[in-house]
Amino acid sequence: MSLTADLIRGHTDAIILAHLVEKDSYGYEINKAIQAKTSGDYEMKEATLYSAFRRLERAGLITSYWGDATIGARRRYYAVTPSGQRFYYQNREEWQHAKRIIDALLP
Amino acid sequence: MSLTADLIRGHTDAIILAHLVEKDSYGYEINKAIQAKTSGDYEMKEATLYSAFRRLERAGLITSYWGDATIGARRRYYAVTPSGQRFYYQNREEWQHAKRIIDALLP
DNA sequence: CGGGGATACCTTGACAGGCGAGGTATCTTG
DNA sequence: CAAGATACCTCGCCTGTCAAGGTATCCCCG
Repeated sequence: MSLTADLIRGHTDAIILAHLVEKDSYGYEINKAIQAKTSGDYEMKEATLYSAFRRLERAGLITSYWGDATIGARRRYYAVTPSGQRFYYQNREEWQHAKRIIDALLP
Repeated sequence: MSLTADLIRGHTDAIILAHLVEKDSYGYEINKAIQAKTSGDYEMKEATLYSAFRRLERAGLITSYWGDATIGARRRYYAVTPSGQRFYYQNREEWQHAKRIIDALLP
């Protein structure tokens, strides 16, 4: 278990949606992007990532489609739905809120 | 489930230790103090609180003793051990770290 | 005096999310 | 041809949260 594993628990969905709000993407790319954005400090485990995809799709927050697999391995692309977008912006606000709370409690 | 419940998941131990680092205390008081410090924005569920006590004590991060129960209901006081203190300070640093990571991922 | 609310503790069991471990298939490069 | 990158996926364990339920004491109000 990495240092930050438990602390980021609960933000998985928002982190994934943050990428999909910008553009449709697929698992492997999202994972690499997370590592890049955090300078390698954080890496989402694959199992976590894919179970999140299933959860989000089941909840109607994202949809998926197979990419053109003429070259390389096939890719399953994900796209945010309108309710997924709302969910994301709401989650971002909640993060700001939670941050204030925790900061108040860990002086 | 309150808005911020999932987001604070994983900080329970640190939040409790933060209070005990200042002074020995007991469950009910800690809970009230959390509510006060967050202006009522956050309240730890009792079951969560007490299961955290058990976990922390098992791990040797806190110890407990019964308070003088001549008046009122009996109180079980908790005190931080040296390793509990180290754990707390380490957790606080990890929180700063996690905060930076999440901020980077939720633009 | 009786009842409700505050104080104070505790346990059980269900549930959800993270993730280790394992698996598949393709492409590129030395 | 082997190794490593790309790309996907599942099973099942573990841990933490918490709804629900329980106990006992004290104080105040009508």
